[in-house]
Amino acid sequence: MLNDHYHQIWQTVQLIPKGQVACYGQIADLSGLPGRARLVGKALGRVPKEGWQGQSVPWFRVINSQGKISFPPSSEYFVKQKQHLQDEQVVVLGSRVKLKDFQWQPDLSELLFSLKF
DNA sequence: ACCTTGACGGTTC
DNA sequence: GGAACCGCCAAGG
Repeated sequence: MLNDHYHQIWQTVQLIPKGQVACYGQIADLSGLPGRARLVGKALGRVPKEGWQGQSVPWFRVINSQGKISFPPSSEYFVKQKQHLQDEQVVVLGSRVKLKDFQWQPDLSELLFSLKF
């Protein structure tokens, strides 16, 4: 199908726990698409607003490898993303989140659970 | 088939 | 930190 990659990406994003964040490249890697961070950005831009497979896709938990929100600070989406993160106790200073404190570190059982060969 | 566009990333200065 | 540069590659025109 056309959107295999998007589906895989959305699914991985749904695994990010509340109160934590992941970066685009990290999601790409976990989705079996190493080196394709930009594709993750595209996929997130096409997330169905109503959710996917019965669940919402927490697009706002994905930020860039610099630990920053990737929207222009004045944009509508920037404000939305920051608000969502703060609502779940993630500290956002300006556009920055301390990855050291909030980056998702998936454990082995989570990874195994998500694999479907 | 060619060109441009991304919610990017690593390297380097 | 931050900016410039280059690599990446699916989608859409």
